[in-house]
Amino acid sequence: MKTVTEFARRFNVSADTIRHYTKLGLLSPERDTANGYRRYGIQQERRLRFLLSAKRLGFSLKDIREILDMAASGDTPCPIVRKLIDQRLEAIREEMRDAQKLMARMESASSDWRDLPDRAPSGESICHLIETWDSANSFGDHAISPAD
Amino acid sequence: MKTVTEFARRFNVSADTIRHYTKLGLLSPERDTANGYRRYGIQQERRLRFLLSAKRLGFSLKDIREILDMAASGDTPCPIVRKLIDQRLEAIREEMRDAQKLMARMESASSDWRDLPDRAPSGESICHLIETWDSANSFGDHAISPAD
DNA sequence: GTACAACCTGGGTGCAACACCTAGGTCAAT
DNA sequence: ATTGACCTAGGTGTTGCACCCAGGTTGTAC
Repeated sequence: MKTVTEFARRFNVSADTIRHYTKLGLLSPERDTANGYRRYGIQQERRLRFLLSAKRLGFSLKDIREILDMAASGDTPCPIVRKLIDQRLEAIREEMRDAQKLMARMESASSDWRDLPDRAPSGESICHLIETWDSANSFGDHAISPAD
Repeated sequence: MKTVTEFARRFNVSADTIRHYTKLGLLSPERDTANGYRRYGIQQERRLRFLLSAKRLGFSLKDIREILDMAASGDTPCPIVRKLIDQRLEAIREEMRDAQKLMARMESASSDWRDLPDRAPSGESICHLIETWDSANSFGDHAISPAD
């Protein structure tokens, strides 16, 4: 039966993280009746090990709660686990695509700017680097530019 | 002089977003003395256009505030703009690396699981898919597993 | 004149996953 | 008795908005 800090150290996470998971109901330690301290036993080690594995696989705490709840009610969580991972996968793929595009924009801007001088702001312009980049890339009209 | 909704529509963002930017001080509309309504003129259009361009380049609202503040004080923001974009770029590159690794784990898990049956939870196991994946990938000991 | 839609206001909450801080109680060793 | 390291509950901050509330305003139609 370990206290928060001992338990946390064993799993290489912060005590705050353990308290957080506990507050969310993902861990349910016993309590020391004398002082109210949380006490984590072997069951909670299993739960935390599971939780960390699931996180490594991209499951959110909300996902994990859902899985834990199903398991607690005796049903097999496997079907939703399969579903959830495929959903996350799709979501991540899209995020990566967006991030790729963003990176490309940033790289092109950063490299274009190497040849441009600094310039003081004016009533017309705040930062000519950004403004020039924007119109050079045909996104000058934010009213019309399509989604991206 | 446009009201929030008109202004927002023109730039294809939500009125709430405009109010948000305004609350943060990134936009400073005049006020209709009669009813207190925000009124956005040409100066604010320029600011918003700049803001949206900067966002497209990966700058955070905090970054943008910094840039705007410098410009307001008459200094050229170009040096920090160059610095900030390179920092963001590095940060994004790292996020992408992490996301890549995560994707690889997820894909391998998802495909491994296609051959495995569903199984009911037990006292020992919550979801054997996840637990099996974890030990199969040598991360069973979360106490020792290095950062990732 | 009045009803109704569509607008406006400030201010509050919610999201994800914690990190950090506060104020005060506990515990073991010295 | 005093440290120092620990514990508790609870609140705040992070990012960029979206959404909701109660109540005031504006414009148009009947």
